[in-house]
Amino acid sequence: MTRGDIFDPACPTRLLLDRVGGKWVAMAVKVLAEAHPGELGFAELERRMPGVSHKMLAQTLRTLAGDGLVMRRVEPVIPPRVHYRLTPLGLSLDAPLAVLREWAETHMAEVAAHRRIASPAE
Amino acid sequence: MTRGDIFDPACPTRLLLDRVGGKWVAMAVKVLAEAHPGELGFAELERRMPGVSHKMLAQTLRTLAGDGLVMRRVEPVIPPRVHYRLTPLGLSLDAPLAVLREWAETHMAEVAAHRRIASPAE
DNA sequence: CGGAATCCCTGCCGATACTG
DNA sequence: CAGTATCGGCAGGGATTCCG
Repeated sequence: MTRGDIFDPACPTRLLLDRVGGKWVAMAVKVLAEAHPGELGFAELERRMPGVSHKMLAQTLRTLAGDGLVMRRVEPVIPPRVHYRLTPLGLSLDAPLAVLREWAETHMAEVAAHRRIASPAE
Repeated sequence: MTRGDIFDPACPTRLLLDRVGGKWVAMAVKVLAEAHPGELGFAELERRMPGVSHKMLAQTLRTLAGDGLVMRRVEPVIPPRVHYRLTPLGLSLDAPLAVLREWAETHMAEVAAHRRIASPAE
């Protein structure tokens, strides 16, 4: 099966990129992976992800939890405290993302240089 | 530098995902990588990327060319024929994407299963 | 035939405000 | 403190049309 992947409407890579392409997903996975196997509270995550809005963090975590990539643990206290950690599945996703990070850090300057040549005036 | 990556506004990974996350970028890179070092005409690309619209293919290729990931060769004939091929830079991007594809093909079923459990009713 | 420009719609994401 | 609901701005991307 060489053409059964990206070309299907339900192509796995397409589906993955739709999720990982989200603005905060990659960052959340990285932060949680760095903390692994420890947990991080909501506020702690917010602190470690500068610029994320309250809403988007909650939404991102909810999606990731729904996908089985992160585990949610609720402490039934007042005020409520919720902790997040990567599942094994979520942790396994960090490797491919790390490869992507590595490529980006190595080559994005080159890409930026090309862009500058291609569109000098703007 | 451990925190200098995703957290910067100009974080390379963020920038990369903004591009690769585009609906047709990953597919185009894969198709061109499979054809490498051969070239593909516009029509040929359109054929190999089912579902892509005329406009989005042109736009995707223009962006990739502007980023220095693909090379454009125009045959000055009537009607005009344009051929595309990956640059070495673009070819190097295929490796990280291949890793992502591999992860997706291995684990996306698992992700889908979790989603089904998380939201059985819709 | 390749591609650029236009129109429109949809979904993401941010800000704000409210519940427990 | 954690989470949700609502609103609005904005960009991605699809269909169509016109130019070379």
